[in-house]
Amino acid sequence: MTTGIRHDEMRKRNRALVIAAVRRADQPSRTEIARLTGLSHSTISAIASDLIEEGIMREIGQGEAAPARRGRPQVALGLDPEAATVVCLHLSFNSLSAVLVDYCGRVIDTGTHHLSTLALSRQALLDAAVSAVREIACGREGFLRIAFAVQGITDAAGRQMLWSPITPHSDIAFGPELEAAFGVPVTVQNDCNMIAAALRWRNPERYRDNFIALLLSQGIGMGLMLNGQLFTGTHSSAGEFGHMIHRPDGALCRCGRRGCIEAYAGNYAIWRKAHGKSAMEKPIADIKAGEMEALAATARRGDGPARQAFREAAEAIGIGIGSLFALIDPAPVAMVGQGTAAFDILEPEIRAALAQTAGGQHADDVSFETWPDEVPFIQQGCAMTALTGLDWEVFGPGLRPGAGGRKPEDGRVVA
Amino acid sequence: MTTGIRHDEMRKRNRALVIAAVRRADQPSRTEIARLTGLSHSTISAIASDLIEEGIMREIGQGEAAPARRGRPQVALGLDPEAATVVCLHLSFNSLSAVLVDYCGRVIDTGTHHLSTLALSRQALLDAAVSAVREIACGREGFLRIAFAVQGITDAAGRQMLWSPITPHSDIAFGPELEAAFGVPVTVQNDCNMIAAALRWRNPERYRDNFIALLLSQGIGMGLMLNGQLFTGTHSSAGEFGHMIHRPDGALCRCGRRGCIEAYAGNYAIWRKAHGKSAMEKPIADIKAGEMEALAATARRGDGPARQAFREAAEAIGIGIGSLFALIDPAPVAMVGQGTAAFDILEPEIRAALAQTAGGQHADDVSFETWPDEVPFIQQGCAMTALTGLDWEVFGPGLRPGAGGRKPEDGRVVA
DNA sequence: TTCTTTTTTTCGAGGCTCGAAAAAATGAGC
DNA sequence: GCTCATTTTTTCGAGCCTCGAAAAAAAGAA
Repeated sequence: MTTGIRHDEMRKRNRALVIAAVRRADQPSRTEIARLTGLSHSTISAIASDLIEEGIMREIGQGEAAPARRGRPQVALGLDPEAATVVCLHLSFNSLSAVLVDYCGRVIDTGTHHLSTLALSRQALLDAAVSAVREIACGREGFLRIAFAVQGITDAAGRQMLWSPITPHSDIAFGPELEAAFGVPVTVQNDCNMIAAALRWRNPERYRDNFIALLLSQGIGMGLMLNGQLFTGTHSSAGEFGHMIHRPDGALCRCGRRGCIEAYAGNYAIWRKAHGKSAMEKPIADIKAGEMEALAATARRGDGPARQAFREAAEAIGIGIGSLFALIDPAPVAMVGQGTAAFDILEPEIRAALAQTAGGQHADDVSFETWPDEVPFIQQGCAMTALTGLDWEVFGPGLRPGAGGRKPEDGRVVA
Repeated sequence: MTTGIRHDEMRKRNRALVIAAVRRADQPSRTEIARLTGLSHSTISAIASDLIEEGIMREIGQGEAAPARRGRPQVALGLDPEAATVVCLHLSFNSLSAVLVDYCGRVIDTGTHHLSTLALSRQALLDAAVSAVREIACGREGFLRIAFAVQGITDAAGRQMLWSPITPHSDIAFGPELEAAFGVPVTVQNDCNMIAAALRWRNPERYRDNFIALLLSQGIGMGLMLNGQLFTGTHSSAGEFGHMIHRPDGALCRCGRRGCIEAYAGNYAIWRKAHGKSAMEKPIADIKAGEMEALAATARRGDGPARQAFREAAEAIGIGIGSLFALIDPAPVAMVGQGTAAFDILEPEIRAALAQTAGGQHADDVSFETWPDEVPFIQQGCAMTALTGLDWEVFGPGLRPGAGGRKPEDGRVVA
């Protein structure tokens, strides 16, 4: 907060706060909103009637579980699903999926396209994104946002994809391209960050201020929530857990460097090791889930190269988590993705490695949760990102006149 | 911002904002404050006259560099040095220093005590802190805060020291003890975090939102600024860069584990290696600066064990920075402390190691700044932490009546 | 039908920031 | 030395916003 608060801003923020409360809570009454926000009943009443009149919120009669108490019954409030729609895109290896979501977060329609991401030109990828949006939104009244999740590194501003294992091209400006095509704000974000956003949304009890989402699949991705905010770096989406160095001058990584965690724990690394190949052998782009499952089955049967491969993967992950914990303290970890299918093999070794690190002092206390399918998380993360963006940037401020206002100039105040 | 804004809060925050602007800028006029904060002249005028009346601010006549323009001359404003004083404590190996600072941040008095921290009992350490404060504040009107910097791990709440290499005792509750003794708020913080705070204060151009302060000395400490905020973990001060794993099952660290960065880059590690000792030999608590300087001189003369020791230290630091950059993106780095005396030897090797990592893609662009003496930074960081704490928590809110106000209850709104 | 209880709305009070205008304080020009 | 121009600071009324208290609304209980 480096800038002064003016009067209109107070209203805007309190409006946004009410919207956020309604989105979070399950059809709260005005009284409950007052309790959640700390604002007075009168204020909530005023803001609510504004929002209802503007078609952002609506009354939903008595809440389901009407407690049939005495007194005047509470009137449940909910966001108006027709207030807006948003489009979520998800680009991953050989696949591009689109989802249309209403203002309440309910899925209206979905569509998936298969394409050869490694072979497509830069322009073909951009075109594919545009036509996926066009197809899902076809004939429907205008959507207000696009949230685009990509498997790869994005820039911190959420404008483009900087690098991805799914295509040889870099710096693909999906943001500007889609904005030009549809005239709505677009955010481009790392898929793992969307997973983290979804986890927080689904289970704020467990995933609140500091937690880690690890995506175990061909590569190793991470979404990091610090102090309740998705962590991104100065330039990029950052959080490249998979490319922290596990063993200096170690195994060859997909990124071309050596010794990265991913070079031990990615699918290709496990496959390479289990098949007795050299650690310097060029990584394979895509190893099928079935093949990994077969390796896991072999490993479960007893010691051998497969078992050793998973052991090394677990060690890399465990030590990496330990180093991360040294930096940010132990925090809940969610493991997501196909790689979690072998988590029964990995877990003991991960814990053993973690226990050797400073961050893993209480390795037994660290709890892992696993989810084999990352796709629903990515989709929900995109949806909630786009919708809460609308809440705070569009419907909170509203479009009342006189919203100009001054901005403080350079040399901002540092607190 | 999970809670609604009420009217009085708006004033409080704008007041605090004005105070912050005056602290930041060099004796700004009301007009300049308006520009910096984005608030209107009328508001600044009103707030300024309040603050002056309350003895928090004062007019300082014309600013030094009076530009002698036409019009009514600006009236420079400054914080009233007599508005408050704060005490800064700094506990490190065998040393406890205290500084009394006025509300403008000027040092009023300093004092240093030598003590055998490794030998003292828990209570003796607590007593030493209390008497250091008593001595520095003796006879002077009451100070309003104590900021305590310790070499070691503190808890995230800033209440106590959890662990430190300077004493065998753990969980020493300096915060409660000092608060009980003096009845003022106390914050206990990691010394490296204070270094980071000071860097930001001294050079916000370079050290603004994301940067790293590394303390190279007996051990390796880090202060991490992320998104303009000092990073602390959920439980502890975190940021234990020195205990990230450099080589699994590697050299013995002071913390009892193996392969930590510190076990290669701390003074004891360099000394151990340079003297041809085993990497598993028990670390030495304190190696004198002169001895390290001698080792560096030997290393400068040519290849040999000393040179190799510095080389391994640099590699550990470089790869560690690379892993950190993979997580948070490249950021400015400040190296502080006695260990920087050998930075001429370390730098090329650090850059070489960094260049091999994913985070060090543009290793040549990364800039390092070195400062051999960490003490002034720690002191200034403490002072600014205590003073800005006063600004926002005491003088901003003020003590006008009716400040009660409601608080939102549980189930806070998640944005 | 009346009383009790709870939710929601209404209404006036009090605060805050803002813009415009006035006041203050100086240099420039003659 | 006086007046005018220029810039800073203060004053003042308008417009919002939130708040508390009271009123209104909407039910169950008796």
